[in-house]
Amino acid sequence: MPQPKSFYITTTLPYVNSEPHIGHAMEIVRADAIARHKSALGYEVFFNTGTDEHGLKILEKASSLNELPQTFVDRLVKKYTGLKGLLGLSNDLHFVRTTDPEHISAAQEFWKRCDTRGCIYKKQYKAKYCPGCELEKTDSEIENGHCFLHPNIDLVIIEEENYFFRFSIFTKQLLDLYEKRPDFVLPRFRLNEIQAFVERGLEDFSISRLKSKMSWGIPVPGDPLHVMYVWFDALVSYISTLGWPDDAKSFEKFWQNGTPVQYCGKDNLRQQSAMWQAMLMAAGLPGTHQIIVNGFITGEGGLKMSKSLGNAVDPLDIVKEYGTDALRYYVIREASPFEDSPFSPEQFKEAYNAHLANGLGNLVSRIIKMSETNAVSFDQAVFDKVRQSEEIVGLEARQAAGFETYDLQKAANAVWDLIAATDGIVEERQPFKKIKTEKTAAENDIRELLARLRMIGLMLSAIMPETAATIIDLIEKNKMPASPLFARK
RNA sequence: CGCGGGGUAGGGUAACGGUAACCCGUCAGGCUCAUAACCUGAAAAUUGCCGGUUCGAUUCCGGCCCCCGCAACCA
Repeated sequence: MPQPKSFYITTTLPYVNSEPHIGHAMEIVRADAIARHKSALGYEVFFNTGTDEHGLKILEKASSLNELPQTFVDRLVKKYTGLKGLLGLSNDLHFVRTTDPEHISAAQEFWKRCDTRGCIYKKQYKAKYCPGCELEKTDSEIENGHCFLHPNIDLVIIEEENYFFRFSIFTKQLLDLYEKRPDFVLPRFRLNEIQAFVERGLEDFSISRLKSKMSWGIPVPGDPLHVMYVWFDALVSYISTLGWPDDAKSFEKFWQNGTPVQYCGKDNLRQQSAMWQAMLMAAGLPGTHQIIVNGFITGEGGLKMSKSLGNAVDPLDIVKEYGTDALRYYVIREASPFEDSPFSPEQFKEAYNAHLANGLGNLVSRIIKMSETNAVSFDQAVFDKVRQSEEIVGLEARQAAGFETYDLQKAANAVWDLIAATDGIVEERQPFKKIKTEKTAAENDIRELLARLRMIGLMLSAIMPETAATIIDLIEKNKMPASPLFARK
Protein backbone atom coordinates (compact mmCIF):
# COMPACT_ATOMS: atom_id res chain seq x y z
CA MET A 1 0.00 0.00 0.00
CA PRO A 2 1.39 3.41 -0.91
CA GLN A 3 2.03 5.97 1.81
CA PRO A 4 -0.85 8.41 2.06
CA LYS A 5 0.03 11.78 0.61
CA SER A 6 0.57 14.51 3.16
CA PHE A 7 -0.77 18.05 3.21
CA TYR A 8 0.01 21.02 5.43
CA ILE A 9 -2.06 24.14 5.88
CA THR A 10 -1.81 26.99 8.37
CA THR A 11 -3.55 30.24 9.06
CA THR A 12 -1.69 33.36 10.09
CA LEU A 13 -1.42 33.40 13.86
CA PRO A 14 -3.62 36.21 15.12
CA TYR A 15 -1.91 38.72 17.39
CA VAL A 16 -3.55 38.43 20.78
CA ASN A 17 -3.63 42.09 21.72
CA SER A 18 -7.34 42.14 21.01
CA GLU A 19 -10.24 39.79 20.61
CA PRO A 20 -10.98 37.67 17.55
CA HIS A 21 -13.27 39.20 14.94
CA ILE A 22 -15.07 37.80 11.95
CA GLY A 23 -12.01 38.31 9.73
CA HIS A 24 -10.03 35.84 11.81
CA ALA A 25 -12.99 33.51 11.73
CA MET A 26 -13.09 33.73 7.94
CA GLU A 27 -9.47 32.77 7.54
CA ILE A 28 -9.61 29.89 10.00
CA VAL A 29 -12.88 28.50 8.64
CA ARG A 30 -11.59 28.59 5.08
CA ALA A 31 -8.40 26.80 6.04
CA ASP A 32 -10.51 24.28 7.94
CA ALA A 33 -12.70 23.63 4.91
CA ILE A 34 -9.61 23.01 2.79
CA ALA A 35 -8.16 20.74 5.46
CA ARG A 36 -11.38 18.73 5.63
CA HIS A 37 -11.58 18.48 1.86
CA LYS A 38 -8.01 17.21 1.61
CA SER A 39 -8.67 14.70 4.38
CA ALA A 40 -11.68 13.42 2.50
CA LEU A 41 -9.45 12.94 -0.53
CA GLY A 42 -7.24 10.68 1.56
CA TYR A 43 -4.43 13.05 2.43
CA GLU A 44 -2.82 12.97 5.83
CA VAL A 45 -3.42 16.55 6.88
CA PHE A 46 -1.65 18.82 9.33
CA PHE A 47 -3.87 21.82 10.03
CA ASN A 48 -2.36 24.59 12.12
CA THR A 49 -3.43 27.79 13.76
CA GLY A 50 -2.37 29.47 16.99
CA THR A 51 -1.49 32.78 18.54
CA ASP A 52 1.25 35.36 18.14
CA GLU A 53 2.00 36.60 21.65
CA HIS A 54 5.17 38.69 21.81
CA GLY A 55 6.05 42.29 21.09
CA LEU A 56 5.60 45.84 22.14
CA LYS A 57 1.86 46.13 21.76
CA ILE A 58 1.21 43.24 24.06
CA LEU A 59 3.70 44.51 26.58
CA GLU A 60 2.02 47.91 26.55
CA LYS A 61 -1.46 46.49 26.75
CA ALA A 62 -0.53 44.23 29.66
CA SER A 63 1.16 46.98 31.59
CA SER A 64 -1.79 49.31 31.02
CA LEU A 65 -3.89 46.64 32.72
CA ASN A 66 -1.29 46.18 35.42
CA GLU A 67 -0.72 42.62 34.35
CA LEU A 68 2.36 40.62 33.56
CA PRO A 69 2.53 39.99 29.82
CA GLN A 70 2.43 36.25 30.39
CA THR A 71 -0.70 36.55 32.53
CA PHE A 72 -2.28 38.76 29.88
CA VAL A 73 -1.61 36.41 26.97
CA ASP A 74 -2.65 33.37 29.00
CA ARG A 75 -5.98 35.05 29.52
CA LEU A 76 -6.41 36.25 25.93
CA VAL A 77 -5.37 32.98 24.33
CA LYS A 78 -8.55 31.34 25.58
CA LYS A 79 -10.56 33.51 23.21
CA TYR A 80 -8.62 31.93 20.38
CA THR A 81 -8.50 28.33 21.57
CA GLY A 82 -12.24 28.72 22.06
CA LEU A 83 -12.63 29.24 18.32
CA LYS A 84 -12.21 25.54 17.82
CA GLY A 85 -15.64 24.77 19.20
CA LEU A 86 -17.19 28.04 18.11
CA LEU A 87 -16.23 27.59 14.45
CA GLY A 88 -16.62 23.83 14.28
CA LEU A 89 -12.97 23.20 13.47
CA SER A 90 -11.45 19.80 12.79
CA ASN A 91 -10.68 17.72 15.85
CA ASP A 92 -7.06 17.27 14.93
CA LEU A 93 -6.36 20.98 14.69
CA HIS A 94 -2.90 21.96 15.92
CA PHE A 95 -2.64 25.11 17.98
CA VAL A 96 0.75 26.72 18.48
CA ARG A 97 1.50 29.57 20.84
CA THR A 98 4.62 31.63 20.29
CA THR A 99 5.16 31.46 24.05
CA ASP A 100 5.37 27.65 23.95
CA PRO A 101 8.81 26.48 25.13
CA GLU A 102 9.17 24.34 21.97
CA HIS A 103 8.49 27.35 19.81
CA ILE A 104 10.93 29.51 21.74
CA SER A 105 13.76 27.05 21.30
CA ALA A 106 12.85 26.55 17.64
CA ALA A 107 12.96 30.30 17.02
CA GLN A 108 16.39 30.44 18.66
CA GLU A 109 17.64 27.55 16.57
CA PHE A 110 16.26 29.22 13.46
CA TRP A 111 18.12 32.40 14.41
CA LYS A 112 21.36 30.48 14.91
CA ARG A 113 21.07 28.88 11.48
CA CYS A 114 20.55 32.21 9.81
CA ASP A 115 23.45 33.57 11.82
CA THR A 116 25.94 30.80 11.02
CA ARG A 117 25.04 31.18 7.35
CA GLY A 118 25.99 34.82 7.57
CA CYS A 119 22.55 36.34 7.21
CA ILE A 120 22.44 38.21 10.49
CA TYR A 121 24.62 41.16 11.45
CA LYS A 122 24.70 43.94 13.98
CA LYS A 123 24.42 47.56 13.01
CA GLN A 124 23.64 50.99 14.36
CA TYR A 125 19.98 51.65 14.06
CA LYS A 126 18.65 55.17 13.98
CA ALA A 127 15.23 55.67 15.44
CA LYS A 128 13.15 58.82 15.50
CA TYR A 129 11.93 59.47 18.97
CA CYS A 130 9.22 61.95 19.90
CA PRO A 131 9.78 63.29 23.43
CA GLY A 132 6.15 64.41 23.49
CA CYS A 133 4.80 60.91 23.00
CA GLU A 134 7.80 59.28 24.65
CA LEU A 135 7.71 56.88 21.72
CA GLU A 136 9.72 55.96 18.67
CA LYS A 137 7.98 56.98 15.48
CA THR A 138 7.96 55.32 12.10
CA ASP A 139 8.15 57.40 8.93
CA SER A 140 4.46 56.89 8.35
CA GLU A 141 3.74 58.64 11.63
CA ILE A 142 5.82 61.66 10.75
CA GLU A 143 4.84 64.74 8.80
CA ASN A 144 7.15 67.70 8.12
CA GLY A 145 9.72 66.29 10.47
CA HIS A 146 7.39 66.08 13.44
CA CYS A 147 4.97 63.54 14.77
CA PHE A 148 1.28 64.23 14.09
CA LEU A 149 0.47 64.71 17.75
CA HIS A 150 3.31 67.07 18.61
CA PRO A 151 4.08 69.30 15.61
CA ASN A 152 6.00 71.72 17.84
CA ILE A 153 8.29 69.26 19.51
CA ASP A 154 11.41 68.25 17.61
CA LEU A 155 12.08 64.60 17.04
CA VAL A 156 15.23 63.23 18.60
CA ILE A 157 17.38 60.77 16.70
CA ILE A 158 18.43 57.97 18.97
CA GLU A 159 20.92 55.36 18.01
CA GLU A 160 21.08 51.82 19.21
CA GLU A 161 22.66 48.63 18.05
CA ASN A 162 20.26 46.11 16.57
CA TYR A 163 20.58 42.83 14.74
CA PHE A 164 19.61 42.97 11.10
CA PHE A 165 18.53 40.32 8.68
CA ARG A 166 20.16 40.39 5.23
CA PHE A 167 16.89 40.60 3.38
CA SER A 168 18.50 42.44 0.47
CA ILE A 169 20.67 39.53 -0.66
CA PHE A 170 17.58 37.44 -1.42
CA THR A 171 16.10 39.81 -4.00
CA LYS A 172 17.13 37.70 -6.97
CA GLN A 173 16.12 34.40 -5.38
CA LEU A 174 12.71 35.76 -4.48
CA LEU A 175 12.14 37.14 -7.95
CA ASP A 176 13.13 33.79 -9.44
CA LEU A 177 10.62 32.10 -7.19
CA TYR A 178 7.78 34.41 -8.29
CA GLU A 179 8.80 33.94 -11.89
CA LYS A 180 8.92 30.16 -11.73
CA ARG A 181 5.81 29.71 -9.67
CA PRO A 182 3.05 31.98 -10.96
CA ASP A 183 0.64 30.34 -8.52
CA PHE A 184 2.95 30.72 -5.53
CA VAL A 185 0.70 33.51 -4.29
CA LEU A 186 -3.04 33.45 -5.00
CA PRO A 187 -4.80 35.44 -6.31
CA ARG A 188 -2.51 36.41 -9.13
CA PHE A 189 -2.72 40.16 -8.54
CA ARG A 190 -1.18 39.65 -5.11
CA LEU A 191 1.77 37.89 -6.70
CA ASN A 192 2.16 40.88 -9.00
CA GLU A 193 2.04 43.15 -6.01
CA ILE A 194 4.78 41.37 -4.08
CA GLN A 195 6.86 40.98 -7.20
CA ALA A 196 6.69 44.71 -7.84
CA PHE A 197 7.63 45.36 -4.24
CA VAL A 198 10.69 43.12 -4.36
CA GLU A 199 11.73 44.52 -7.73
CA ARG A 200 11.99 47.95 -6.20
CA GLY A 201 14.77 46.58 -4.03
CA LEU A 202 14.82 45.24 -0.52
CA GLU A 203 16.32 46.73 2.58
CA ASP A 204 17.68 44.67 5.41
CA PHE A 205 15.36 44.82 8.36
CA SER A 206 15.89 44.92 12.07
CA ILE A 207 15.12 41.66 13.82
CA SER A 208 15.92 42.50 17.41
CA ARG A 209 14.99 44.96 20.12
CA LEU A 210 17.00 46.07 23.11
CA LYS A 211 15.71 44.09 26.01
CA SER A 212 16.02 47.10 28.28
CA LYS A 213 13.44 48.88 26.13
CA MET A 214 11.23 46.01 25.08
CA SER A 215 11.59 42.93 27.20
CA TRP A 216 8.65 40.83 25.94
CA GLY A 217 10.28 38.69 23.32
CA ILE A 218 12.38 35.62 22.75
CA PRO A 219 16.00 36.10 23.90
CA VAL A 220 18.50 36.37 21.09
CA PRO A 221 20.88 33.40 21.35
CA GLY A 222 24.20 34.47 22.81
CA ASP A 223 23.21 38.06 23.52
CA PRO A 224 21.35 38.73 26.75
CA LEU A 225 20.84 42.38 25.82
CA HIS A 226 18.49 41.68 22.90
CA VAL A 227 15.19 39.96 22.23
CA MET A 228 13.83 39.03 18.82
CA TYR A 229 11.57 41.31 16.84
CA VAL A 230 8.13 39.77 17.01
CA TRP A 231 7.77 38.97 13.31
CA PHE A 232 10.96 37.01 13.20
CA ASP A 233 9.77 34.73 15.95
CA ALA A 234 6.14 34.52 14.85
CA LEU A 235 6.87 33.30 11.34
CA VAL A 236 8.97 30.45 12.67
CA SER A 237 5.81 29.08 14.27
CA TYR A 238 4.79 27.61 10.92
CA ILE A 239 7.52 25.04 11.33
CA SER A 240 7.92 24.96 15.11
CA THR A 241 4.35 23.64 15.24
CA LEU A 242 5.64 20.60 13.35
CA GLY A 243 8.26 19.95 15.98
CA TRP A 244 11.08 21.44 13.96
CA PRO A 245 14.04 21.11 14.47
CA ASP A 246 13.76 18.01 16.70
CA ASP A 247 11.08 16.09 14.84
CA ALA A 248 12.75 15.65 11.48
CA LYS A 249 10.19 13.11 10.32
CA SER A 250 7.23 15.35 10.83
CA PHE A 251 9.04 18.26 9.21
CA GLU A 252 9.92 16.16 6.21
CA LYS A 253 6.45 14.76 5.88
CA PHE A 254 4.47 17.96 6.17
CA TRP A 255 6.78 20.83 5.31
CA GLN A 256 9.08 19.29 2.79
CA ASN A 257 6.59 16.92 1.16
CA GLY A 258 3.25 18.28 2.30
CA THR A 259 2.92 21.23 -0.11
CA PRO A 260 2.65 23.67 2.81
CA VAL A 261 -0.05 26.28 2.30
CA GLN A 262 -0.36 29.51 4.29
CA TYR A 263 -3.60 31.45 4.48
CA CYS A 264 -3.27 35.13 5.27
CA GLY A 265 -4.98 38.49 4.99
CA LYS A 266 -3.91 41.02 2.42
CA ASP A 267 -2.06 43.03 5.04
CA ASN A 268 0.27 40.10 5.56
CA LEU A 269 1.45 39.66 2.00
CA ARG A 270 4.99 40.94 2.55
CA GLN A 271 5.70 39.11 5.72
CA GLN A 272 4.59 35.78 4.33
CA SER A 273 5.55 35.84 0.70
CA ALA A 274 8.81 37.79 0.95
CA MET A 275 10.24 38.05 4.49
CA TRP A 276 9.43 34.52 5.57
CA GLN A 277 10.56 33.04 2.28
CA ALA A 278 13.88 34.86 2.57
CA MET A 279 14.20 33.67 6.16
CA LEU A 280 13.68 30.08 5.06
CA MET A 281 16.27 30.53 2.33
CA ALA A 282 18.66 31.98 4.89
CA ALA A 283 18.17 29.01 7.18
CA GLY A 284 18.63 26.60 4.29
CA LEU A 285 15.10 25.23 4.53
CA PRO A 286 12.55 24.61 1.79
CA GLY A 287 10.05 27.38 1.10
CA THR A 288 6.30 27.51 1.40
CA HIS A 289 4.36 25.87 -1.44
CA GLN A 290 1.53 28.37 -1.73
CA ILE A 291 0.19 31.46 -0.03
CA ILE A 292 -3.50 32.26 -0.24
CA VAL A 293 -4.35 35.89 0.37
CA ASN A 294 -7.82 36.82 1.57
CA GLY A 295 -9.45 40.19 1.26
CA PHE A 296 -10.98 41.83 4.30
CA ILE A 297 -14.45 41.67 5.65
CA THR A 298 -15.10 45.34 5.96
CA GLY A 299 -17.33 47.00 8.49
CA GLU A 300 -19.51 50.08 8.42
CA GLY A 301 -18.62 52.33 5.47
CA GLY A 302 -16.40 49.76 3.77
CA LEU A 303 -13.64 50.33 6.30
CA LYS A 304 -11.29 47.78 7.71
CA MET A 305 -12.50 46.36 10.97
CA SER A 306 -10.65 47.59 13.98
CA LYS A 307 -11.26 48.07 17.62
CA SER A 308 -10.52 51.78 17.46
CA LEU A 309 -13.25 52.28 14.85
CA GLY A 310 -15.60 50.14 16.88
CA ASN A 311 -16.77 48.27 13.80
CA ALA A 312 -15.37 44.86 14.66
CA VAL A 313 -17.84 42.00 14.54
CA ASP A 314 -17.46 39.28 17.15
CA PRO A 315 -18.01 35.81 15.68
CA LEU A 316 -19.43 34.75 19.03
CA ASP A 317 -22.41 37.06 18.58
CA ILE A 318 -23.19 35.55 15.20
CA VAL A 319 -22.83 32.00 16.36
CA LYS A 320 -25.10 32.68 19.33
CA GLU A 321 -27.84 33.92 17.07
CA TYR A 322 -27.40 31.81 13.93
CA GLY A 323 -25.16 28.87 14.80
CA THR A 324 -21.71 27.75 13.80
CA ASP A 325 -22.55 26.48 10.33
CA ALA A 326 -24.36 29.68 9.41
CA LEU A 327 -21.15 31.58 10.14
CA ARG A 328 -19.14 29.05 8.16
CA TYR A 329 -21.58 29.38 5.28
CA TYR A 330 -21.26 33.14 5.31
CA VAL A 331 -17.48 33.38 5.29
CA ILE A 332 -17.19 30.69 2.64
CA ARG A 333 -19.94 31.54 0.20
CA GLU A 334 -21.15 35.06 0.84
CA ALA A 335 -17.79 36.75 1.36
CA SER A 336 -15.69 37.12 -1.76
CA PRO A 337 -12.85 34.59 -1.94
CA PHE A 338 -10.15 37.15 -2.65
CA GLU A 339 -11.57 40.67 -2.65
CA ASP A 340 -12.91 42.71 0.24
CA SER A 341 -16.48 42.02 1.30
CA PRO A 342 -18.79 44.30 3.21
CA PHE A 343 -20.50 42.99 6.31
CA SER A 344 -23.62 44.14 8.05
CA PRO A 345 -25.99 42.32 10.38
CA GLU A 346 -28.88 42.93 7.97
CA GLN A 347 -26.96 41.44 5.10
CA PHE A 348 -26.05 38.40 7.14
CA LYS A 349 -29.67 37.87 8.06
CA GLU A 350 -30.78 38.19 4.44
CA ALA A 351 -28.24 35.64 3.30
CA TYR A 352 -29.20 33.32 6.13
CA ASN A 353 -32.89 33.48 5.35
CA ALA A 354 -32.48 33.16 1.62
CA HIS A 355 -30.00 30.33 1.40
CA LEU A 356 -30.06 28.47 4.69
CA ALA A 357 -33.65 28.78 5.91
CA ASN A 358 -35.52 29.01 2.58
CA GLY A 359 -32.94 27.21 0.51
CA LEU A 360 -31.19 24.35 2.23
CA GLY A 361 -33.30 23.99 5.38
CA ASN A 362 -36.63 24.12 3.61
CA LEU A 363 -35.54 21.61 0.99
CA VAL A 364 -34.52 19.16 3.71
CA SER A 365 -37.94 19.55 5.34
CA ARG A 366 -39.98 19.05 2.21
CA ILE A 367 -38.11 15.97 1.06
CA ILE A 368 -37.91 14.26 4.43
CA LYS A 369 -41.57 14.97 5.04
CA MET A 370 -42.49 13.17 1.81
CA SER A 371 -40.23 10.23 2.49
CA GLU A 372 -41.40 9.87 6.07
CA THR A 373 -45.11 10.18 5.30
CA ASN A 374 -44.94 7.71 2.46
CA ALA A 375 -42.41 5.41 4.11
CA VAL A 376 -39.95 5.60 1.24
CA SER A 377 -36.39 5.17 2.40
CA PHE A 378 -32.94 5.84 1.06
CA ASP A 379 -31.82 3.44 -1.65
CA GLN A 380 -28.09 2.99 -2.28
CA ALA A 381 -28.56 1.82 -5.87
CA VAL A 382 -30.57 4.91 -6.74
CA PHE A 383 -27.94 7.04 -5.06
CA ASP A 384 -25.13 5.43 -7.04
CA LYS A 385 -27.00 6.06 -10.24
CA VAL A 386 -27.72 9.67 -9.39
CA ARG A 387 -24.11 10.23 -8.46
CA GLN A 388 -23.00 8.95 -11.83
CA SER A 389 -25.37 11.21 -13.70
CA GLU A 390 -23.87 13.87 -15.90
CA GLU A 391 -25.37 16.60 -13.75
CA ILE A 392 -23.83 15.42 -10.49
CA VAL A 393 -20.48 14.49 -12.00
CA GLY A 394 -20.31 18.01 -13.37
CA LEU A 395 -21.21 19.60 -10.06
CA GLU A 396 -18.67 17.52 -8.18
CA ALA A 397 -16.00 18.48 -10.68
CA ARG A 398 -16.89 22.13 -10.25
CA GLN A 399 -16.70 21.81 -6.51
CA ALA A 400 -13.33 20.06 -6.69
CA ALA A 401 -12.02 22.77 -9.00
CA GLY A 402 -13.18 25.37 -6.50
CA PHE A 403 -11.28 23.70 -3.69
CA GLU A 404 -8.18 23.23 -5.83
CA THR A 405 -8.01 26.91 -6.69
CA TYR A 406 -8.99 28.05 -3.18
CA ASP A 407 -12.13 29.58 -4.61
CA LEU A 408 -14.39 28.27 -1.90
CA GLN A 409 -17.29 30.37 -3.09
CA LYS A 410 -17.23 28.39 -6.30
CA ALA A 411 -16.99 25.15 -4.34
CA ALA A 412 -20.09 26.13 -2.37
CA ASN A 413 -21.98 27.43 -5.40
CA ALA A 414 -22.00 23.91 -6.80
CA VAL A 415 -24.00 22.79 -3.77
CA TRP A 416 -26.51 25.61 -4.01
CA ASP A 417 -26.99 24.93 -7.68
CA LEU A 418 -27.87 21.39 -6.73
CA ILE A 419 -30.29 22.67 -4.09
CA ALA A 420 -32.03 24.91 -6.63
CA ALA A 421 -32.21 22.12 -9.22
CA THR A 422 -33.67 19.78 -6.62
CA ASP A 423 -36.35 22.29 -5.63
CA GLY A 424 -37.10 22.45 -9.33
CA ILE A 425 -37.56 18.69 -9.55
CA VAL A 426 -40.04 18.66 -6.67
CA GLU A 427 -42.01 21.36 -8.45
CA GLU A 428 -41.87 19.70 -11.81
CA ARG A 429 -42.72 16.12 -10.85
CA GLN A 430 -44.95 16.90 -7.89
CA PRO A 431 -44.53 13.51 -6.18
CA PHE A 432 -46.71 14.75 -3.31
CA LYS A 433 -49.63 14.88 -5.73
CA LYS A 434 -48.65 11.95 -7.91
CA ILE A 435 -48.55 9.61 -4.92
CA LYS A 436 -52.33 9.45 -5.00
CA THR A 437 -52.56 8.30 -8.60
CA GLU A 438 -49.20 6.84 -9.64
CA LYS A 439 -47.77 5.43 -6.46
CA THR A 440 -44.73 3.64 -7.88
CA ALA A 441 -43.61 6.54 -9.99
CA ALA A 442 -43.98 8.91 -7.06
CA GLU A 443 -41.99 6.60 -4.82
CA ASN A 444 -39.21 6.50 -7.37
CA ASP A 445 -39.21 10.29 -7.47
CA ILE A 446 -38.90 10.44 -3.70
CA ARG A 447 -36.02 7.95 -3.75
CA GLU A 448 -34.28 10.13 -6.26
CA LEU A 449 -34.88 13.19 -4.14
CA LEU A 450 -33.43 11.41 -1.12
CA ALA A 451 -30.39 10.50 -3.17
CA ARG A 452 -29.96 14.10 -4.22
CA LEU A 453 -30.35 15.25 -0.66
CA ARG A 454 -27.68 12.87 0.46
CA MET A 455 -25.47 14.19 -2.30
CA ILE A 456 -26.04 17.67 -0.92
CA GLY A 457 -25.00 16.42 2.50
CA LEU A 458 -21.88 14.91 1.06
CA MET A 459 -20.92 18.03 -0.80
CA LEU A 460 -21.43 20.10 2.33
CA SER A 461 -19.22 18.04 4.57
CA ALA A 462 -16.12 20.20 4.28
CA ILE A 463 -18.08 23.43 4.30
CA MET A 464 -20.73 22.84 6.96
CA PRO A 465 -19.73 19.59 8.67
CA GLU A 466 -22.36 19.62 11.39
CA THR A 467 -25.21 20.27 8.97
CA ALA A 468 -23.88 17.65 6.57
CA ALA A 469 -23.89 15.06 9.34
CA THR A 470 -27.42 16.07 10.39
CA ILE A 471 -28.74 15.72 6.85
CA ILE A 472 -27.21 12.31 6.39
CA ASP A 473 -28.59 11.24 9.76
CA LEU A 474 -32.10 12.46 8.97
CA ILE A 475 -32.07 10.47 5.75
CA GLU A 476 -30.87 7.41 7.64
CA LYS A 477 -33.63 7.69 10.24
CA ASN A 478 -36.17 8.90 7.71
CA LYS A 479 -37.64 11.24 10.23
CA MET A 480 -38.52 14.93 10.13
CA PRO A 481 -36.23 17.00 12.34
CA ALA A 482 -37.76 18.03 15.66
CA SER A 483 -37.09 21.64 14.73
CA PRO A 484 -36.20 23.22 11.39
CA LEU A 485 -32.54 22.94 10.36
CA PHE A 486 -32.26 26.69 9.99
CA ALA A 487 -35.20 28.50 11.53
CA ARG A 488 -36.24 31.61 9.66
CA LYS A 489 -35.15 34.79 11.38
C1' C B 1 3.90 60.71 -10.71
C1' G B 2 5.21 55.03 -3.95
C1' C B 3 2.42 50.03 -4.52
C1' G B 4 -2.15 47.24 -5.12
C1' G B 5 -7.55 46.60 -5.46
C1' G B 6 -12.28 48.62 -6.66
C1' G B 7 -16.30 51.99 -9.00
C1' U B 8 -21.98 47.34 -13.12
C1' A B 9 -30.23 47.70 -11.73
C1' G B 10 -32.56 50.33 -4.87
C1' G B 11 -28.50 47.17 -1.86
C1' G B 12 -24.67 43.19 -2.56
C1' U B 13 -21.94 40.77 -6.35
C1' A B 14 -20.81 38.09 -11.52
C1' A B 15 -19.27 38.06 -16.51
C1' C B 16 -15.92 39.66 -20.19
C1' G B 17 -14.18 41.76 -27.61
C1' G B 18 -20.28 40.24 -29.98
C1' U B 19 -26.93 43.04 -27.77
C1' A B 20 -25.03 42.57 -19.34
C1' A B 21 -25.90 37.37 -15.31
C1' C B 22 -27.00 36.07 -10.06
C1' C B 23 -28.79 36.94 -4.81
C1' C B 24 -31.80 40.24 -1.65
C1' G B 25 -35.78 43.64 -2.20
C1' U B 26 -40.36 45.12 -5.38
C1' C B 27 -44.65 43.52 -8.58
C1' A B 28 -47.83 39.65 -11.05
C1' G B 29 -49.14 34.54 -11.58
C1' G B 30 -48.74 29.21 -10.14
C1' C B 31 -48.34 25.40 -6.34
C1' U B 32 -49.84 23.38 -1.46
C1' C B 33 -44.80 18.39 -0.02
C1' A B 34 -42.16 22.31 2.80
C1' U B 35 -39.69 26.86 7.60
C1' A B 36 -45.81 32.67 4.84
C1' A B 37 -41.31 28.38 2.35
C1' C B 38 -41.05 26.53 -3.38
C1' C B 39 -41.70 27.37 -8.96
C1' U B 40 -42.63 30.72 -13.33
C1' G B 41 -42.64 35.54 -15.20
C1' A B 42 -42.12 41.12 -14.98
C1' A B 43 -40.19 46.02 -13.87
C1' A B 44 -35.50 47.97 -12.88
C1' A B 45 -28.31 49.29 -15.36
C1' U B 46 -26.88 54.81 -21.43
C1' U B 47 -21.44 48.92 -16.75
C1' G B 48 -17.63 56.38 -12.54
C1' C B 49 -16.17 60.45 -16.44
C1' C B 50 -13.53 61.77 -21.17
C1' G B 51 -10.94 60.16 -25.40
C1' G B 52 -8.69 56.13 -28.52
C1' U B 53 -8.29 51.07 -31.02
C1' U B 54 -12.25 48.01 -33.41
C1' C B 55 -17.34 46.23 -37.90
C1' G B 56 -18.43 46.00 -32.56
C1' A B 57 -15.93 47.87 -25.69
C1' U B 58 -18.67 46.85 -19.62
C1' U B 59 -14.39 43.99 -21.48
C1' C B 60 -8.32 46.33 -24.64
C1' C B 61 -5.30 51.25 -24.50
C1' G B 62 -4.52 56.48 -22.58
C1' G B 63 -6.09 60.41 -19.29
C1' C B 64 -9.14 62.09 -15.20
C1' C B 65 -12.39 61.74 -10.75
C1' C B 66 -13.91 59.03 -6.39
C1' C B 67 -13.56 54.88 -2.56
C1' C B 68 -10.50 51.19 0.10
C1' G B 69 -6.03 48.75 1.70
C1' C B 70 -0.68 48.67 2.16
C1' A B 71 3.87 51.82 3.05
C1' A B 72 7.99 46.87 6.85
C1' C B 73 3.73 45.32 14.40
C1' C B 74 -4.11 45.01 12.46
C1' A B 75 -6.92 38.38 8.92
